Amino acid sequence: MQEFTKQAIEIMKSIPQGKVMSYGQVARLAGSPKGARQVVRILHSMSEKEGIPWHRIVNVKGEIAMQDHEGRYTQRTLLEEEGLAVEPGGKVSLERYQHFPEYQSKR
DNA sequence: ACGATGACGGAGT
DNA sequence: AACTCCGCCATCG
Repeated sequence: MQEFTKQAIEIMKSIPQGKVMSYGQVARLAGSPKGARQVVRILHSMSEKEGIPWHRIVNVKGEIAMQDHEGRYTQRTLLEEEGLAVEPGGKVSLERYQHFPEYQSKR
C-alpha cells in the first residue's frame, strides 16, 4: 500500500462526527493534490474494512457523490443522523460542515 | 506488467 | 451558471 493511501485513510478517520471533507481536500492533505480519484478508489475497495467514515466524504460542492442507488440514500441518512441538514438534492453546506484539519492547530 | 477503472475536479464551452 | 471534456494516478483484473 502506498504512503498516500495510508495518509488518506488516517485523514478520513480523523474527520469528526458531523463534519465532511471533499475528495480533493483529502487527496491534497495526503500529499497528492490531483489524487481525488484515488480517494474514490480507496473508499470503493476498503472503506468498510478500514473503518473509514465514508459518508463524511462529499465532492467539492458539498454534494453526495454516490450515484443514485442505495448507497446514496444510506449516506444521506447517516449524515442526517449526525445532525447535518441535507438539502433535497443531496447537498450539505460546506460553509457549516467542512472539516479543515490544517486549521485545527491554529484554531 | 499493462490497460481499464473511478463515489473527482477544474478549465473550457 | 450549467454542462462537457480530459487529466489524474493508485488499484484491480
